[in-house]
Amino acid sequence: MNSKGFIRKTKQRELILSVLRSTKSHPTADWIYQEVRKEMPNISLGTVYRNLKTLTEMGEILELSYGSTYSRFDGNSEYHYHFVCEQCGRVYDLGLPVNDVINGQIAEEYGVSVSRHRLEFYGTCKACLALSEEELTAVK
Amino acid sequence: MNSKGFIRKTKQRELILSVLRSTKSHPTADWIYQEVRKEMPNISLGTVYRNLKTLTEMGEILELSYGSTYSRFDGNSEYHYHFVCEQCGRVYDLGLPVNDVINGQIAEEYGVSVSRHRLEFYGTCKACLALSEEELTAVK
DNA sequence: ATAAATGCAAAGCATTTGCAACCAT
DNA sequence: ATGGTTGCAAATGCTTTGCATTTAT
Repeated sequence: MNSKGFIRKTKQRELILSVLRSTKSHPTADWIYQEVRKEMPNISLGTVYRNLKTLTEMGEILELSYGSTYSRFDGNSEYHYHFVCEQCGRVYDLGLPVNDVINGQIAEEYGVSVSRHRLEFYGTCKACLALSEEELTAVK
Repeated sequence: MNSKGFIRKTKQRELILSVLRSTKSHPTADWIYQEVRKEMPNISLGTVYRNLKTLTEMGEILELSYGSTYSRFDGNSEYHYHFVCEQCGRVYDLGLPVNDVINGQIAEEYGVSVSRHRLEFYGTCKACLALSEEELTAVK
């Protein structure tokens, strides 16, 4: 890719970025691939992966990893906290402000240098809570 | 494994657990495998993976995932925060208390149910900071 | 006796990579 | 023209799984 050189603008990367920017969900590489194919049927999965990596390095998007199976990507590159639904797997953005003061506290307490932190909450989302209520009602 | 049935005690699982309990590092499945082989040369990687999964489900250990490539395991099953060194990849336990109050706040604010959260700090650890200082000195 | 657990090897699956052709600068 | 980028397919690497055999209860 680009070890020291510059980065060219390509249709593929632009499309990938616009797809990612146009959704509030936090899609997987494959979802993005499927979506991008609708406009550019010949694009390859490898290109999607390469560009997601490039975009992440460029600071345009965020790569999220929950569990060890696959990554999700976030078109919003400003770090924020997430809520992960353990039932349906959906990932939601949280509005609460990122507490950066805490980084300094950790740095001081442990003699390390802290660049960032990540925080996620896990549980059941509104939609899934509603579903399980329905089920309860149905059983009644 | 055990869908509804009981769980048998096996030499393999006991050894895996004791290896994991005897280290403060947060080893990968493969590291554990190599370690366990020293005492039980015929054990298979599959067995290690199966038991790590079982032990996780039993609540005896913690499975950690940083990045999307592979899992690390923690012999300390009581949840705690971690510090991940971006230079050497080592994972350190943090002593600060887990703030469980915040779960309820998120639940209330977003109308979701929250079971847990995870928090990790990223940066450079003491050892790596010392190393880069050495390099600086050497260059001088 | 019986079903859980093991060892082995094959399969799975997300992601990466080598390479020739292509295209942005 | 130059070298970053792509499409394609093969390869990687961690993890899971099917199956015959072993072993704990």
